[in-house]
Amino acid sequence: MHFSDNRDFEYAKLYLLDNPYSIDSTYDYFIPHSMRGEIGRGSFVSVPFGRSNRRQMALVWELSHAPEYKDAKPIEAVCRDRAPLSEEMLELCAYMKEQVLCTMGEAVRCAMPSSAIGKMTEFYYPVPSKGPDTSSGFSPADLFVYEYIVSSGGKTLEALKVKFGASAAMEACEKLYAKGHIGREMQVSKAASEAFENFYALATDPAEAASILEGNGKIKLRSQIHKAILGALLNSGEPLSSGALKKNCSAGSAQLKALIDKGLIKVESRRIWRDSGALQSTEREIREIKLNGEQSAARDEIVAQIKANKPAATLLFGVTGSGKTSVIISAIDAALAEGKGVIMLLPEIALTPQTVRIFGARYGDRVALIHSGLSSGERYDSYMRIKSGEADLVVGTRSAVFAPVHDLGLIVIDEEHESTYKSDTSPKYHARDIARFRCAYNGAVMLVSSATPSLESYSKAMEDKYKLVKLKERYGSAELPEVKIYDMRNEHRHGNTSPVGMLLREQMLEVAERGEQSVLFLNRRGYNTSVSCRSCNQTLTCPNCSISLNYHAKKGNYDDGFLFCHFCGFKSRVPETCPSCGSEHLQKIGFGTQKLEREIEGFLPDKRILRMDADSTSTKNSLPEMLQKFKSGEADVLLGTQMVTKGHDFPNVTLVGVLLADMSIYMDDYHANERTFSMLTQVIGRAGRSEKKGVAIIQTNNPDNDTIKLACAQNYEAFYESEIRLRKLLVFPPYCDIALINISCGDEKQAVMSAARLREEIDRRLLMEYKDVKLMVFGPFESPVYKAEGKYRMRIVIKCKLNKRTREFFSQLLIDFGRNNKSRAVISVNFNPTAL
DNA sequence: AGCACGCCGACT
DNA sequence: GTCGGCGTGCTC
Repeated sequence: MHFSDNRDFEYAKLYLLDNPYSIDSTYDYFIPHSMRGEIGRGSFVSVPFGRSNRRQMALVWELSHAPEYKDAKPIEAVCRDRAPLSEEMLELCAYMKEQVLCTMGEAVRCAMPSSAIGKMTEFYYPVPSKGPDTSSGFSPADLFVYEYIVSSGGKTLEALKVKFGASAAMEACEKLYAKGHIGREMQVSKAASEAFENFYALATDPAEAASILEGNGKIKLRSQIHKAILGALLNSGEPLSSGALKKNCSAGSAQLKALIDKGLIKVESRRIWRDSGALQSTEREIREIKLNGEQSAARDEIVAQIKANKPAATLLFGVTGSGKTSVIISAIDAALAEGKGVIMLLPEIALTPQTVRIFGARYGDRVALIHSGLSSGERYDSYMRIKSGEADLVVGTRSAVFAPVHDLGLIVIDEEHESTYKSDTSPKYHARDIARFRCAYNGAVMLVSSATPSLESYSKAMEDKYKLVKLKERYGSAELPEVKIYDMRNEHRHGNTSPVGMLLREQMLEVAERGEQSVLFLNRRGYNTSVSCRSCNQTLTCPNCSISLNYHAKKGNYDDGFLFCHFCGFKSRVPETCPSCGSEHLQKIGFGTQKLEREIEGFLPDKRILRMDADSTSTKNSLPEMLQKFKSGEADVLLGTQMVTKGHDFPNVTLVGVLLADMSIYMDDYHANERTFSMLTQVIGRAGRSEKKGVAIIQTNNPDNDTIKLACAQNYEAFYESEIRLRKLLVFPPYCDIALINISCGDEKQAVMSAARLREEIDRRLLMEYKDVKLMVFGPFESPVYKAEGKYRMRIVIKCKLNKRTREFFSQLLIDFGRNNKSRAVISVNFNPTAL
């Protein structure tokens, strides 16, 4: 990339990508003559920074003729192999920095795959010296590290860490470097980038090859594998990859080399596109999409918006089973036909190979996939295919909203209410906000779709900020299931301790009898939810976190299991005696999916049961395999956590059971009703996806709860009306914004003190320089999980209206706290978190 | 966040 | 006398 127009600029203002928030502003650097014309806004460079001039990667923000800072250092190197960031992405990054209070570096790393930026690593090399010995304070381990560096002529710290372990390698290098036995420099580690594969082709003419295969040629081949390779190449008529030859002819590198030596084949290295294979292997199949009247009306409205080339937003609100997906796909078709690029976002859970296959079959090579399962190389390839324009449809999870699609015309956010669209690690952005920015920039349409829209989106539709497109009819002959709310309190009164109530059990037996399938939903993993002591009443908790340990049984043996922390992953054996009082009366209580599985095995002994939760789907592809198994009728009951409720289409399911419908209602969070409603609506929608009439049984201890009743009636509008009134009354989003400040520290006292000091500081500023800012401050409190992964966590909750001024207030707070960080407490701000 | 500079206590 | 603890302050 060249910036010939920029040749006469002597200085650049740039952001350092690894600076902390408190010093994340632009810095002036001198551009050496040799680099002039190669540097422009959006370029990546490396610069010396700080007293020790350690090298850092930086993003050029703007060029200038005169520095504001006197002693500007020179830029060290330009990253010529990395394409500069586009103007759209630069503006998006600045927007993110302001919007979610992240650093420019964090924003930039969202906008391009991290592998494309590369990481700086230390490189250690030997220097002439007599070498260290144990008498000068070096351990034998240090000497090993030294020997290794000398014998290899130099190694990166990463490589040494792999060989000797992180702490040993770092310690040894530190000592060796300090004493001058080794030298140190910074290197940009080789980023994952292009992948190549060897392709083999015939080096002789086909007739010659054919006669050799018949045994009449100049060269005699005795090996069956040699013949197979030659035959395969002759048949295909075009070069074949080493992978393909390996698979089809069991060709090893020795055989291939032998044929090359004989002059029969030749090899070439070709650039290949990695992707998870899900797209390539699919047959092209373009099914015509049939839309009913309501659907085509919806489609027409969206298409009209796309053709208008103006920023717009639409909420596609359709009851479960109304065929939203068909409308979306036909809108995508229309956008692509207009020559525009499209991004389609899905919640993580919906991005199973089935979904991917549908898009692969329909759109073939134009699709690029982006999701968390990609390796960094795959991610880079997807990015490059989009950037080059080869792919103009991106299907992916949250992070795909940053895809550098050309001529962006449409961003679809399917299942818009899902909380996975909000990132809960820094930068804490919401995909919807990024989509809104990009649509505004590109004159594109944002299409959000849901059967249970978020209150924020539906209220925007009510205010005409989003166009509302409704689908009221269920598609085809599908009918809503009959919904029964079942009062579990009676069960307890009758001494039934089973999590499966009498009605549900009865129905399951009936359904099984008829050869139909049932789905059960219970949002708790493991076997028992806790272990408590009958003598002292203590519950066993995780040593790193302040939450109870769950009991997980090993496969097939319910008595052999372990304790497991769902927060940090801590694992231990079940102790014989209570750790606090020594009593032997430990009792496992509460039930999770494992116990439910056993329960059902008890009354449906000859039926096949599939349990689907984070434990049973941890291996790659086990989730889609399980779904496929269930769909094809290889199992009769599917039970599991959240993941059974999402979008899967099981025509033979006629019974759905919700085990603890009221669980989330007790949560101390203003989202609780909304989430309960959406969860119940979705799970009820799993029954009756075909002609067969379905039944849904909702077990609860709160049969009179309005949210549960409205969800059972699938009445979103009524739910919205009552919930939005409540939000207005109590002042919650969308009538205000919530800022959650987290203070976390390994030292409990410091965490508590820092939080208290921060509160005082907030109050002081609200009286002084931020007198005009109106906030309601609550706390500090202990976080719901007070101790997590060894850190104590405090929080301050603030209700406010987010605007430039309030954001500035929080930004300044972060900066000042970061600067005089006497304690080791870390603070972060999360605007409108998905969970309190 | 790093990292250097600087100012006090326990060792050869 | 020195080595090294970590408090303080800066980074173009």
